[in-house]
Amino acid sequence: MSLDPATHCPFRRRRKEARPAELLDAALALFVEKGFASTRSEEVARRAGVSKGTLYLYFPSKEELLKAVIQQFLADRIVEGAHEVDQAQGPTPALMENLLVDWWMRTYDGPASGVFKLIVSEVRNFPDIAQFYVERVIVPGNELCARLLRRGIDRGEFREVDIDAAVHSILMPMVLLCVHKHSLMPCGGVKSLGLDPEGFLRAHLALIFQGLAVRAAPGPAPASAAAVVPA
Amino acid sequence: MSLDPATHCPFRRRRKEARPAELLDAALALFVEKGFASTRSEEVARRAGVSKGTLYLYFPSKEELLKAVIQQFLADRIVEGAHEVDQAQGPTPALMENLLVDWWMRTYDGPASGVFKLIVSEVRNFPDIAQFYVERVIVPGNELCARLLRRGIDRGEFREVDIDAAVHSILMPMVLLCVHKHSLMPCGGVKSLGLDPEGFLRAHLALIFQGLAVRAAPGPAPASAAAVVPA
Amino acid sequence: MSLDPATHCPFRRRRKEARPAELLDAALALFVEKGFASTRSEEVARRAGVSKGTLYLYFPSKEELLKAVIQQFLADRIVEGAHEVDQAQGPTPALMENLLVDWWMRTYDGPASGVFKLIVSEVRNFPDIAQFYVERVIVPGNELCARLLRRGIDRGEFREVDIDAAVHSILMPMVLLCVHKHSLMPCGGVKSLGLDPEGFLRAHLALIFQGLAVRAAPGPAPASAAAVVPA
Amino acid sequence: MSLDPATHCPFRRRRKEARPAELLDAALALFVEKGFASTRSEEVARRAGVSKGTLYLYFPSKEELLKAVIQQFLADRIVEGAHEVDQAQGPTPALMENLLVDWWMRTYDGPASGVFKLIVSEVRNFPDIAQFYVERVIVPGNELCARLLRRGIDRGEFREVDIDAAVHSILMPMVLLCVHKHSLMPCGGVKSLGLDPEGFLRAHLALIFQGLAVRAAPGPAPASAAAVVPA
DNA sequence: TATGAATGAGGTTTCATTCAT
DNA sequence: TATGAATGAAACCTCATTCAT
Repeated sequence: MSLDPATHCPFRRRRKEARPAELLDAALALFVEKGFASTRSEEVARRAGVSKGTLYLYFPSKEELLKAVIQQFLADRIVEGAHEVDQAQGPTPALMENLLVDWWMRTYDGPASGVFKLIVSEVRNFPDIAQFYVERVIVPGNELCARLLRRGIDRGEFREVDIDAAVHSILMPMVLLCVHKHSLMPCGGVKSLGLDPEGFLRAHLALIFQGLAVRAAPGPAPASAAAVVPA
Repeated sequence: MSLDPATHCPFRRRRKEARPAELLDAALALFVEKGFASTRSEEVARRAGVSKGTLYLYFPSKEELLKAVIQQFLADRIVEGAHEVDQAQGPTPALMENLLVDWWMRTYDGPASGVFKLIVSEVRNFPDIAQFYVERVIVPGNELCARLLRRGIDRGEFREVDIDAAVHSILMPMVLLCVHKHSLMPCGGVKSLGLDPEGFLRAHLALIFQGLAVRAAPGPAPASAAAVVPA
Repeated sequence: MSLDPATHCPFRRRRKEARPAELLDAALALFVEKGFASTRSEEVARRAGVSKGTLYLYFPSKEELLKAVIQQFLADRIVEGAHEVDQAQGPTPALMENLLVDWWMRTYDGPASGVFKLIVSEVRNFPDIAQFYVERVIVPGNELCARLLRRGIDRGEFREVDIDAAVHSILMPMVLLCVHKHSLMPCGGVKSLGLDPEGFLRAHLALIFQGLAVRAAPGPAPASAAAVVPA
Repeated sequence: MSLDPATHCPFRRRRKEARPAELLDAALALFVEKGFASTRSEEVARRAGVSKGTLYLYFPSKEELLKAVIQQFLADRIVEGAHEVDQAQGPTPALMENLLVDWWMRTYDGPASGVFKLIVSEVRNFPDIAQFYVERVIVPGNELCARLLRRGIDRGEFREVDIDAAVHSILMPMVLLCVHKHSLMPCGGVKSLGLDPEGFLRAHLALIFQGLAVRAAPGPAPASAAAVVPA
C-alpha cells in the first residue's frame, strides 16, 4: 500500500529524521528559559514546528524528553580534547589558557551552556540525572584540568598545590558563567553585570597562574592564606 | 467594642506573629528542594504545620510567597560587615580570609544559601526579582570584596590588578558552592563531589592571594595568562 | 458572675438588640448589589460593623440570612392600606392614582425595592421563598389593585374589563421599575434610561385609566385589540 | 505538511463547529436556572456533553462564557422587523398587535427569554454588559414600538401622547413576563401565577389601545390621571 | 506519520463555617 | 457576647497525555 518510507520521499524523510533533534533543541531552549515544570509540552512542539501529538511520537513523556535533552547535549562532547594534552608542546600556562578558553567558549556560546543551568535547577527532581552529569561532565572536566595542572607541576612551571582544590578554583567560575548566562543575565536592565566572559576568563586564568607560579623565595606551602603574605 | 488585638489573646497572637516566618521557612526549604513550580502550596502549608487556607491568610498568592521568601532571606543580612573593613587592623590577606570565610560559612550553613539556587532557577520567570537580588547581594558583596582588595593594594600587599575581575575570581566559587549545596550535592550516590567547603575555600583563597601577591621581580602586568610564566 | 444582661448596660444592650436589623440591612444591600452567591458573609458582617463570627451568632448560615432578609423586608408591610379602600371617598381614578403612587413610591425609594430584584434573581435557588413572596406581596398587591378596579366598575367609572389582566397591566411596570432600579440603572453611563419613576408612573396610570374609561359609544367589549379602533 | 483543517476530518470538524453553540445553549440554560455564580463550569460542560477541559478550549473563562452567552442570544436578532413597519398596510392597532405578539411570543418561547432574567440578575457584576444590552435590545425595542405609535398618531388612530411613556407602558409587562418565566413561574407549587402569556398580552394591548384611542370629545391632554374620568 | 480535539487528574485559590480565647 | 485565626470542601482553571481521524 505504501512505498518504503525510508526511501520514497526524500523531503519527508529528511524532516522525519530531523524531528528528534529539532524537538530536543526546542526543549532545551524552553526548559532553560522557563524551567522544566513551567514549560508546556505544546510549547516545545510548537517551537519545533510540529503539533502536540507529534512530540509524543518521539518521546514517551515530558520527563523522558528532559532526560533525552540532557543526554543529547552532554553526550555531545561537552568535554573533549583530553587526549590532546599529552601530545601538546610548549609551556603549560599558554597551553592551558588556549585549551580552556577555546573549549569553554565553545560551550559558553553554544546551546550546551544552558544544560548547566538546567541541571542545577532540575537535578533534585530527577536524581538519576545527577550521576549521568557527573560522569559525563564533572569527572572528565576535572580530569582534563587536573592533567594540565599535573603537567605544569611536572615541568616545574607550577608549584606543588592541592590539585583538586586548584581544579575547582579554576573551573567553578567557568561553570557559574554558564549558569549566569541563562539566569541573571537575560534579565535585561540589570546593572553591574556587564561581564565580558572571555575577558574575565583570561584575567581569571592569569590570576590563577600567578597563584600557581613557583615563588621567588621558595618555602613550605602555606597552611593558611594568612601566611602567604608576611605581616 | 473590640479589644486591642495585640494584647487580646497571647497564645493566638504569638502564633499569628510566628506564622509568616514559619511559612517562609517552609517555603524556602521546599522551593529550593523541588523548585517553585513543582512545589504545591499545600505542601508548604503542611510543612509549616497549618492548612492550605491558612497560607493564604498570610500571602495572597504562591507567587507573592516566593517574592517574600527571597526578600526575607536576602534582606536577612546576607551581606553585612562591609563597614568593619575600614577599622580593621593587620595584614589584608589574613583579614580577608577571616572575613570571607566567616561570612560565607555563615551563609553557607544557614538557610540563605538556598536562595542562590532559588534565584538561579527562578529569576527568569520572575524578572522583577533580578534587580532586587543584584542590589541586595551582588553589589554589596562585590563592594565588600573590592574594598578589601583596594586595601591590600593600598598597603602594598597586593599588586595592581583588575579589581572587578579579581572580585569575580574570588566570589564565583563561593556562590557556586552554595548553589551546588542545594542542587548536585543532595543527590546521594554521587561520587567525586566530596568537597569540604571551608577547606576548599581556604585553599582557594590561598591560591588567589599568591596570585595577587607582589611578584619578586616586578614588571608590567601581563597582557595574557601565557605571559605569567616565562617559557 | 454577671449582671442581668438585659438591664445592666444600656448601650451594650441597645447594640445587641439592633444587631439583627443592622445585619439584615447590610445583607439586603449586598445581596441586591452583588447577588447572593457573590456576596461573602464577611462583607455583610463588615458592613454591619461586626466581625465574621458575630454574624453566626445571629443567623445560623448564609442561607438562613437570606431568608431572614426577605422575610424581614416583605413582612415589613410592603402591601398595606387594602382596608382603606372601602372607606375612601371620591372618584376611583384619583383614589387609585394617589394610593398606588404613594404606596409604590414609598416602596421604590426604600430598601424593599431591592427585594424584588433579589427574589427575581434567587428564587429558583431557594424555592421555598416563592410561596412566601406570593402570599406576602403578589396576592395582597393584586387584591388591592383588583378591589380598586372593582370599585371603579361598580361606580360606573370603568367599563367591565378582565380585572386580572388589568391588574397585571397596571402593576407589572411598577415591579419592573423596582427591579431596574437595582439592575440596569446603577450601571452608570447607560443612555436611554433616564426614566423619572413617578412621572412615568402617573403617565402610565393616565393611559390605563383612559383604557378603562367607559367609551362614548358603548358596545360589546372588543374580542381583540384590532377592533378597538375602527379602520 | 498539515491538511486544511476545514476539510481534513468531517466528523471532528462538525463537532468542533457545533461545540460553541452547544456550550452556549447549556450555559444559558444553567445560568438562567441557577445564576451565574452558582453554576459550576463543569455542569455547563456536562450538560453540553463534554468534559470540563473542553469548555476551556472554546471559552477562556467562565466570565467570558457569560459574555458570549449574552452576546449570542441578544445578537441573535431579539429585535428584528423594525423596517417592516414602514411598508405595512392597514390600521395601526391591528398591525401593532400582530407584530408585537408574534415578535414577543417568539422571544418568550425561545431560549432568548432567559437572557432578560440573566441580565437583570448579573448586570451589576458585569457592568460592561449593560451598554451592550441597552444598545442591542432596549434601544431597538423601544424604537420599534415608538415607530408604531408614531404611525398611529400620524394616521389619526391614536391621540397625541408621551410616546416614551407609552412605550414603557406597553413593553415593560412584556419584559417582566420573560423575567417571571424564568424566576417565579418555575417554582412549582405557586398559586395565582397561572398567567397565559399570549392571552394576557392581547388583553394588555387592548387596554392600552383604548387608552391611546382618540377620545369622543377631544380636549387637552389631562395633566393627571385623576382628570381622565370626570367626577 | 501527523494532527488537534478531548480528557480528567491535579493544581491554585476562595470562603462558609467553627471554635479557642 | 464578640473575635478572627484556622479549616477544608469546593470552585476555577491548566496541561500532560490519548486517540480517532
